[in-house]
Amino acid sequence: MGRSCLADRLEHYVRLTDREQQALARLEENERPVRRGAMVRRERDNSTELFVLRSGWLFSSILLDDGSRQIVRLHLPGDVIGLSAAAFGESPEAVVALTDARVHPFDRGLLRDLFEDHPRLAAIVLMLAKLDYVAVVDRLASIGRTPARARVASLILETAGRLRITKPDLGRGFDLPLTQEEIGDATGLTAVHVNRMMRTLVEDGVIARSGSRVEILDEQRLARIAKHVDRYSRLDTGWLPAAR
Amino acid sequence: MGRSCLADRLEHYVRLTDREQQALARLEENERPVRRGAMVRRERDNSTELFVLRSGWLFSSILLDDGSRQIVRLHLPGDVIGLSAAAFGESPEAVVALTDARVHPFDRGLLRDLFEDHPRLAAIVLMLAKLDYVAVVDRLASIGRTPARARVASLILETAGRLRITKPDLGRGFDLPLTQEEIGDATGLTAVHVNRMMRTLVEDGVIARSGSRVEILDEQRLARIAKHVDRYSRLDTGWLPAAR
DNA sequence: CGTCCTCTTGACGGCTTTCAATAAAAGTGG
DNA sequence: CCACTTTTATTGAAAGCCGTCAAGAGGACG
Repeated sequence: MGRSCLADRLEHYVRLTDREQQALARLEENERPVRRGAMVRRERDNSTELFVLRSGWLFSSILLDDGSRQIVRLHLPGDVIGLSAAAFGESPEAVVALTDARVHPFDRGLLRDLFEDHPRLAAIVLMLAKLDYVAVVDRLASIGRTPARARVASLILETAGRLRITKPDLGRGFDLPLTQEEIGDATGLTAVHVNRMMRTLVEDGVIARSGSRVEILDEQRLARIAKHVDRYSRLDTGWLPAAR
Repeated sequence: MGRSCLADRLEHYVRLTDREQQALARLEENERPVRRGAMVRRERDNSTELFVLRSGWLFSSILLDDGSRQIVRLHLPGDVIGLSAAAFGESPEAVVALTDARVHPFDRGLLRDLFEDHPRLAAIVLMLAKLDYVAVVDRLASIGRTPARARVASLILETAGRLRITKPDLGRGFDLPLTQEEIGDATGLTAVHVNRMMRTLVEDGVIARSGSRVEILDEQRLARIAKHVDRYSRLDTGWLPAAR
């Protein structure tokens, strides 16, 4: 599969024309390795490049002046990163690598080309943006309105669900390459309390852990604990423009 | 000004062509009154209509199964509401009227037309979506990483800032048509604690209140308290496709 | 083999919630 | 316009969840 990984992802939703595939392939003509811990983009950075993530995990975060950090979103392979920076001319979020990764950077001029020549792909970009939006909204509800245990459960569940989209054979276990401090930054907790909450989840037999590996033992109960709002986030492609 | 209120808003960012203005006018051919407290859209509602808000305030919210609620976003005149529902074929959020309001409903087929015939307007729609995204991200950081007083301060500051976009002559005072319970649902707090925090803000001379009217007495201090991340969210229109 | 990072656990304190009661305001129907 | 009801605002006291501080253990990496 030397194909575009973005195309691979979009094929889950629509059947792409050859011309559309070619347009997407242009987004991935360049490739850049990124090392674990590297800051791919700083907050307020005025670089307007976008990325397609080919392999590895990144995250977007906001830094507050007192040094605390809010992790907003994890990025998995196939994600398009930096739409906000392209739209604002300045990045509202920092982007950091959780693991070694490879990204395909491309100029926002190519995004414009998509809007001009491929209305259907442009509409799909909007849908991807809205997927991110809904994910952040769910995290907001989790942090704003559920206790610590539910927030941790929710993060595990959401991540497992996203991994399953591309790897349906995931089984119940997966690697979660986040330190407990990072999990805390994503859930609005301290590392210490994340530790305690994960311990209770293990003690209750809901999950198992060894190192960074997480295994979901009782998904139904995990979902109840997380107060998980089950969206079958299937995109509705019924409104899309005709392909070109 | 019988003109499109969406066009009015977009003119702050770009100069619209006649053809673009006509396309936008089509979105506002219908009008519907909404009464205070009315639920314009239920969660999981499979209506895919969109709205332009002409007058009044609405909010989007998520309901959790234990009855608690997270208010995600306030909607002010000129906002486009329901893009997510259009993209997913089902609304991820409930939409409720805070005040009596008027909305312009339109079919998502018109959104498709925008993508096909007006690439620049389509790109602007993406930018508007990203504006919402960044607003929710900021709220996320506020709720996840700041104490109660900062969250309340942040909500007041953000709302004042948004109102000033359309009414630069706002002065320091404005009407905030939210109950303290609703402020709590927006900031992840209880109504009781919202009350206490607002009282400290009043006692410290940062704001004044009477009824639902809020007056900002010391904006700099309010911003410090809120740990406000100052984004001059000017949109960068440099990448947009040519107008048609 | 030493250093640094991460994980783990306990004790304590503080911020926020919960519970409760009253006052004030807004909405309703006569 | 006035009683009546319902909603909203306000305040105190007590309890609980989570953060802070501290110390030690285990691992990764040079």
